[in-house]
Amino acid sequence: MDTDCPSRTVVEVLANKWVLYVLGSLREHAGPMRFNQLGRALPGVTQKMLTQTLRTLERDGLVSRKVYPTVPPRVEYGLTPLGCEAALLSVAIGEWALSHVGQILAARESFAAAATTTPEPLD
Amino acid sequence: MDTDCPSRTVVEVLANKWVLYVLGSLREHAGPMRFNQLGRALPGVTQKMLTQTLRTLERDGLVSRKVYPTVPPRVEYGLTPLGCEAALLSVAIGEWALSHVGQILAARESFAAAATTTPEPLD
DNA sequence: CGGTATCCAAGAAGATACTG
DNA sequence: CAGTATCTTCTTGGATACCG
Repeated sequence: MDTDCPSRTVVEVLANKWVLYVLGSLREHAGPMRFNQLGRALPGVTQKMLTQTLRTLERDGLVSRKVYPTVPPRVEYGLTPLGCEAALLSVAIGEWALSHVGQILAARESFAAAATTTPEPLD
Repeated sequence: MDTDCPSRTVVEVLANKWVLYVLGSLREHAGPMRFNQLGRALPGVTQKMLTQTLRTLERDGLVSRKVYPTVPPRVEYGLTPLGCEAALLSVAIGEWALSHVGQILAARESFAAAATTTPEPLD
């Protein structure tokens, strides 16, 4: 929990929904994916965010970027061994979320209910 | 990966550095912590972000908030059983980050080096 | 196809001051 | 102590246009 500890920068890269989704998609697909293919697999992502996320992952050595100099350019993104490990964390989070979403939605409802039954003391 | 899937909202709560750090701190401390105690344990957090993070975690049933109506107010935050599970994910991320930070920093350096050795084709 | 660049709106985050 | 309120700044994200 030290501010200087560089591992914090790693946590902060992973603490990002698009990073987790990209890693999850790449692992789920079990093979390299093209840019627009990833975009389609990630509902709601913009080109900009996707590019930015992929650059970060490439920079950190979690994702490899392979360009095929063909006439319609083809760029494939794949998990490196390191990224494959990180994707396991992503998958673990996804699975935990899926298996506990019921409890969490219930907690949200009772929290909202508690807030509305005690809105203000009334003047 | 469906946009409608509510488990996405759970992932997006966890995909947040302060959420991960708060869960990690509470688990590390192995017992409830007070507001300012948490603030001190989390270098760089602001009161606002800490309050906001704790509210989200309380809303989702991951953290419990107990108020002692004493003269100097005392508020203690602790992990619920659900939050304790989520904290395991947070710890896993932290440990993975710590054990791979070397590789990742090396990747960042070689990425930066590659960028500087091929800055522009030069006109 | 796979980006980059720019503009702009909206929201998240930070700093600061104040309150029960 | 444990917040809330306010203000400002930074980042996100969407839309659009254009390049290799």
